[in-house]
Amino acid sequence: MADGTKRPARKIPEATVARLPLYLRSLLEVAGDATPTISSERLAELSGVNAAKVRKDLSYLGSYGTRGVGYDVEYLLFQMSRELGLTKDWHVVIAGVGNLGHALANYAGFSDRGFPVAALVDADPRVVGTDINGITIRHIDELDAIAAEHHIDIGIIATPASVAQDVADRLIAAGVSSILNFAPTIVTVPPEVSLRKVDLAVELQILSFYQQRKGTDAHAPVASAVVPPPR
Amino acid sequence: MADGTKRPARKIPEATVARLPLYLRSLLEVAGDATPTISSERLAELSGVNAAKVRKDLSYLGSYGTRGVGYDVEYLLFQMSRELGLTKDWHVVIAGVGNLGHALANYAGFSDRGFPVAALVDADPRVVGTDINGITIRHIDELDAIAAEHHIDIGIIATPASVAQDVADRLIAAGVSSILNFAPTIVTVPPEVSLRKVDLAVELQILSFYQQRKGTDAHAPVASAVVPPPR
DNA sequence: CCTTGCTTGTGAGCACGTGAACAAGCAGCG
DNA sequence: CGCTGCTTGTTCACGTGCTCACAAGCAAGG
Repeated sequence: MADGTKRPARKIPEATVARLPLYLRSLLEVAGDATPTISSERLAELSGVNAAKVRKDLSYLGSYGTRGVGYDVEYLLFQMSRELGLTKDWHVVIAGVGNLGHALANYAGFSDRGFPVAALVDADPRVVGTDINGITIRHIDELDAIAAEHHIDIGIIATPASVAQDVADRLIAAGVSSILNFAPTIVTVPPEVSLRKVDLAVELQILSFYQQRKGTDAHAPVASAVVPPPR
Repeated sequence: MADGTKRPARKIPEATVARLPLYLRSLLEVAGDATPTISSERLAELSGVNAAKVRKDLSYLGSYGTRGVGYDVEYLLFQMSRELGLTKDWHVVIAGVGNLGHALANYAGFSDRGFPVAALVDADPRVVGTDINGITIRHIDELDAIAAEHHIDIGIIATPASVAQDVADRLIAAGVSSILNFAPTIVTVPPEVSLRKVDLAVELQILSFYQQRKGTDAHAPVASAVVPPPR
């Protein structure tokens, strides 16, 4: 490993970063195939993106393709995994073991892709002490102790919205600097902490918007039924 | 159009549509408060967005504010709900009752926000016939019959990736034209069908990317001896 | 009725992301 | 050894989204 690889010092656009995992997934699908290379066109097809966009995205990682041939699947997989930081496991703690937290704790896709669940925490004394998938749920007050035992990289918030901010603060206090928030509320974090959010109901509402526009004028809303603006 | 209200014929930017549910959520939080109006600044703060962006977004819906005062919360709530198509319930079918599907079926947030779960389907004969939350799981082959009984607006795919495309095709064949895909794979649909996707592992990988860039050399607390200035 | 203070609505400039088009360059073959 | 076909990497033009800044406009108060 005596520095044969290039320095990835370039700043990669956010939109590109969001697509890298898609490429990775597609590459894994063709990893065992007969042909050891893949063209940008085929990779685009598998990932559901434009071919030009694929080439541009990959060029941010470096010139890893061969003109006239394509990209070597194995080599590209390696480079992309390295860029995404997937050469090591990232330990996850799930806060809140309700319906969603329970499902996430059982979800095999996390460990499979390098994100093993290291700990589960909750505030409800009725679930603290019980096991999920071989992991004992501990009380959220023990977060600092847990962080001292295992190194925790990522915190997942699967609590009710009302306590999401408090849980986020506790996670940060315990040294977690990447958070994925499933609670339907805004959580504010200091700038050095990465935060992403997923709101399931919001996704449905967006679908609802476009669905309504589709079936427009089928039974158009009567304008007179609309309440007048307040004074 | 001779009526008083404006036709919502304007094309609302996609980025704006994605933010409307956030505004809606914030408005619901302040709906009972003493002051019946809200300024763009406060709404921006609650939603985690820029104030100018809020005003521009809301202006796409129409001129529903009063200069010098702000927006009437109730009236804005009504208009936004109408625009998002939330004046009616949207019936949801969940395909795949594994870990995730099970959690989604139990998730109260869907019904609460106008997306009642009308049906559950799965292919595994061991779960078909069992109940979740008062809803009996039926076999996926019965989709057409189910669609004939209840009107199904939105389909949620919570199956393994290997069967996601097949399930999507069946949903579309049964008349569903909005789909939310949780399976970690690309699903292709005809242009008249709306599709959104949520991949939990992808979110973690994006966090992983930024986390790695943060601590370029440091995943060990060696730095604690040096005490790097937190920025 | 006029002035003052405050907040909306919008126009303009800028940054970012996208898509097409094309030159650069490699491999294979005659 | 040169030619041909194919695919990458990059440049350019365009559209979309974001931010700033400010005029327009309403309410309240004298």
